[in-house]
Amino acid sequence: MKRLKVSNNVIRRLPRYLRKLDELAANGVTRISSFELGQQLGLTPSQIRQDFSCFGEFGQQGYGYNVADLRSHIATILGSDRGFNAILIGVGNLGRALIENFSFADCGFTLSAAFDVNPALIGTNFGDIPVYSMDDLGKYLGENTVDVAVLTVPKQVAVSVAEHIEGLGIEAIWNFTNVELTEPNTNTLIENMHFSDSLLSLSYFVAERRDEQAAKNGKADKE
Amino acid sequence: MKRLKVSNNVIRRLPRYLRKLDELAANGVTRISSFELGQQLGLTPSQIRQDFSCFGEFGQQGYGYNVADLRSHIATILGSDRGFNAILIGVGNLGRALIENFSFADCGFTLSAAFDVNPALIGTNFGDIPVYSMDDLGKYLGENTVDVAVLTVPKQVAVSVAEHIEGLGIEAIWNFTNVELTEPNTNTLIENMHFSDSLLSLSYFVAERRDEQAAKNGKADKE
DNA sequence: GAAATATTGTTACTTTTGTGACAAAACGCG
DNA sequence: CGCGTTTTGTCACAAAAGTAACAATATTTC
Repeated sequence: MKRLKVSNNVIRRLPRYLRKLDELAANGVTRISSFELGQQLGLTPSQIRQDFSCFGEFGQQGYGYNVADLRSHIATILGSDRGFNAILIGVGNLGRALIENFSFADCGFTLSAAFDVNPALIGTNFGDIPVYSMDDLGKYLGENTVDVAVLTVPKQVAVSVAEHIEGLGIEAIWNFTNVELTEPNTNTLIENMHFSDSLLSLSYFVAERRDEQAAKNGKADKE
Repeated sequence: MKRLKVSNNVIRRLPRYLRKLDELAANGVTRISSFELGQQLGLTPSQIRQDFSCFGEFGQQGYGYNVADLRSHIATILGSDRGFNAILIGVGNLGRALIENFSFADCGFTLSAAFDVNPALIGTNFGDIPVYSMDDLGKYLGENTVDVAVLTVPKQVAVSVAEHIEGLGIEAIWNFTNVELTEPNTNTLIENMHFSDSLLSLSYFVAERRDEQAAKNGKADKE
């Protein structure tokens, strides 16, 4: 597959395309043009065609894109068919919510085990996911392939746990802690889910809108 | 405050600055230069100075930035001091995890109530957050100021619930459902926490790295 | 308190990202 | 089965984002 250096922005749009294509397929749509897709996603047809063209030629002139084909191409590009494995570290409320509610399978992942330090949790199961002791993590990694660690430990121990599991050979971390793990020296892949960053951004936009409305009202009052 | 059109990228960096400044303050650091801050965040000093300059002049030549001052400026820019209120809709595992573990206060928000349709939950409390019936949401909004709704309902009902609460006057949604809510026609502010998009991006980068390593090994084998 | 040093805010420039335009090609109607 | 229509992939251009450079100015040292 053609894969020259692809910009981050493009990669971040791929999952959205995938989601939309799933929706279209579920609604029985079998073909779609870049124009129509752009309408539905709020993007220009040009951008959509250019994004896809980073990875190959998936469309047909005069026809558009076959929804199922395109979906499958994008899933392949994203690695959904590689059977990646994940473990989860930190079985608190959020960890449990992820184990029980998040569909790892929909992203092509298998969640195989969870780890915690709390003796009350060790040996129990959530859904069909067993909880093991953190002390057994090294052994587990020796016996199982693990591609990604989902990090849902308390903030206070986030950095030390991250360093620990990096030392054990984990190459990618899906980070749910509110802590910056991106160390300059390591080459572990870090993908952050910073809840607070997201809420603060929203806060900015709400504040901005309120200011705009206030300005408009102030102006109206003076007239 | 100076606030010309500020790019999205800048706004998305602000929460990270805030986080780092909190950390610095906690470690007793009282002043910092754009150079040092850049080092710690993996950004160029230039970019940092330009980001801040969108909102005013917070630094001093020959000295740098006062950590506490800068922190407070950024918090103000993000609206953390406006006392925004939030409610949460959908008290499943994820909703509960947010109620019990996420610090809304750290983002300047007050979470005041949760809503659900499950009779078993209605009337109960999680932490000090009461769970009310969705039927009472309209009444609640009439009696209380609500700036943001946190949407943690099941995927299947996400769109209908979103439309419902928009109809009741909610202007901003923090969307945890795996569904695209950004409708072209509404002007509700939507901030997405798409877990699967994030994991799929990570999946891409893991796949990419594996391919690179495989290519390198393949090359080595042939030599 | 003067000189050397540090560091900002801004301007000009470079690079990256996104858009518009168009030739090439497949579709599908009649 | 040929002709008009549709729609792609790519190329050239425009806009946006990021970087480097520098004059201006405060700080710190001696």
